[in-house]
Amino acid sequence: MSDNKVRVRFAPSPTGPLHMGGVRTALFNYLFARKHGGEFLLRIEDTDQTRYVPGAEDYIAEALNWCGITIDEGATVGGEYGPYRQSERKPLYREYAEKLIASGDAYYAFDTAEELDAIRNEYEAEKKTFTYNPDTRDNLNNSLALSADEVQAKIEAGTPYVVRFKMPVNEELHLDDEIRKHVIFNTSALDDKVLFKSDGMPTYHLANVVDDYLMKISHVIRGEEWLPSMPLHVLLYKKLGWEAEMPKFAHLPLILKPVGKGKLSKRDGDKLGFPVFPLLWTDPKTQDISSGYREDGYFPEAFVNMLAFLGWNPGTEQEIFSMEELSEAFSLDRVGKSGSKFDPEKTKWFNRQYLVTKSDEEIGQLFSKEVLAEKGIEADSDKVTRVCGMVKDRVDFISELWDQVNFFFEAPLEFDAKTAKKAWKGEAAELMQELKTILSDISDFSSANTEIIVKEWITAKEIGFGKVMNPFRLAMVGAGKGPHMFDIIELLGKDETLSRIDFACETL
RNA sequence: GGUCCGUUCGUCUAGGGGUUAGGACGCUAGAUUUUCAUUCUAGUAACACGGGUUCGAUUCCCGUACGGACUACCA
Repeated sequence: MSDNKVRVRFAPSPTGPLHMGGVRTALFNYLFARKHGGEFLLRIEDTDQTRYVPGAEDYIAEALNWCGITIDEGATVGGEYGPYRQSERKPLYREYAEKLIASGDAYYAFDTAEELDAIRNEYEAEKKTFTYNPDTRDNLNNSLALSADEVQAKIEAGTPYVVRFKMPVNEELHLDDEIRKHVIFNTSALDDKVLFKSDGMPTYHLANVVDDYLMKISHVIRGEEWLPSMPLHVLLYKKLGWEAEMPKFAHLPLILKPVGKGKLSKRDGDKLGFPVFPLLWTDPKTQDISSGYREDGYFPEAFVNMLAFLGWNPGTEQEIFSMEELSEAFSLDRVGKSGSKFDPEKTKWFNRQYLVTKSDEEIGQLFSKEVLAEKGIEADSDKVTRVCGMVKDRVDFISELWDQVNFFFEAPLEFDAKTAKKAWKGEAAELMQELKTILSDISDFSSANTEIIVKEWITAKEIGFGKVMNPFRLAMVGAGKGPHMFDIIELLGKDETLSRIDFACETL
């Protein structure tokens, strides 16, 4: 770090939809930047053209945007360290590969992919694993084994080559990770990684280090899958002469399957019925659709809150955190070391917490837009607000509201058989007709007023409340559910209430 | 196979040499709501195992087991 400014980056590959684990990595980077008054960059690592998927980059940007993760600098917004797409930075990398060759820390290798595959197969047949390293490189087709003239001739002849890192022999590397603390690697167990491919593109390792250096990244916060390549990256900083500017590293634990073994995959979501992606994604090739949290009705705040608690916790008993609060509370020290199994149930619970705190008006508007409009129902917004307010603490999602309030918009055409069997028996029909008479005489149809009058009547008749209220509810709702009866009929209005009683008596 | 990382209730986790090992989700029960749900209250349930170190280890060390990542001209 040339100065102490915190600069972090999220560096996904545009190879498909962004997985929720990726979103969490982005989130932690973002929170870290906010916490320290730093900058959050988005860099697109598209050095592998063969895996490029159209639309993936837009998806990433849209997903982050939906989550409220704002990008200070990067592919979609620009900035002074651009371009932020590695494919657009292509001319930049060769120089560094050559610098490494000049210093003797890297070399040309002419082995073709096929040759290497063949060797790997031979090793495998003997139950051994082939690694391109100090033990094998002298017998392979590279500038370490060949004479200078031969190498020169091959290059001039245009023979394709890659540039490999010359891994030092038997050096013990003591590395520091912000989360895992002290980690030791011996270079003898490492291999000569390809830094520069024959297509003229750098590999992840080179591009990553070069770009982090050039973009003045202060902290590399990424998934645990990168921990094994941390020694290579550290070595690269050293050999390139950038040790003083080397960022600090933090490797995040993985998100695991809810049940069984292994890391969370798309299949788990399909099988268990929850999304693993933030947004709906349609595969451009196969047209396969993957569900998304947004389309499944999750609030971005809830999704983010849930994600933040996967591997991190504030050390207090507070669980509901706004993005502001997360930015304030976040610290790498409180990120755990072990992988977390994902719990879709808890995610629903988070959603519910946010749903309940929203105003009736807001919920009403969402419900109108997302559910009523879909069904072609037009309703007075005041009524929708009141209806939603009555039942909002019964659901986890806006979409579940319909089951709770449908009878406000459509009179029941049939009646729940189980409830009917229990509630509609004996003199139910007669009682309902009597009730209808009582109700029809009431001019002030407010909940409070109807309640007093009906209760007086029931008390005078000396029968159980259930004898009246249960069939009454069945007639109004069509089932044994719903809010306070008298609130329901106030909203339904007198005419509708009376006609529903008639319909129930005719039908049941 | 090799290298590295990890291991507290079913799950997410707090804690940390002496605690009734705390919270949350889930589940169960009771209360309330003369419906259903909510809500409230209670209950359920954990330091992977074996050796050390120590007066004392769930906590520190070492092993074992188990889990995970990596081991491509992919990121």
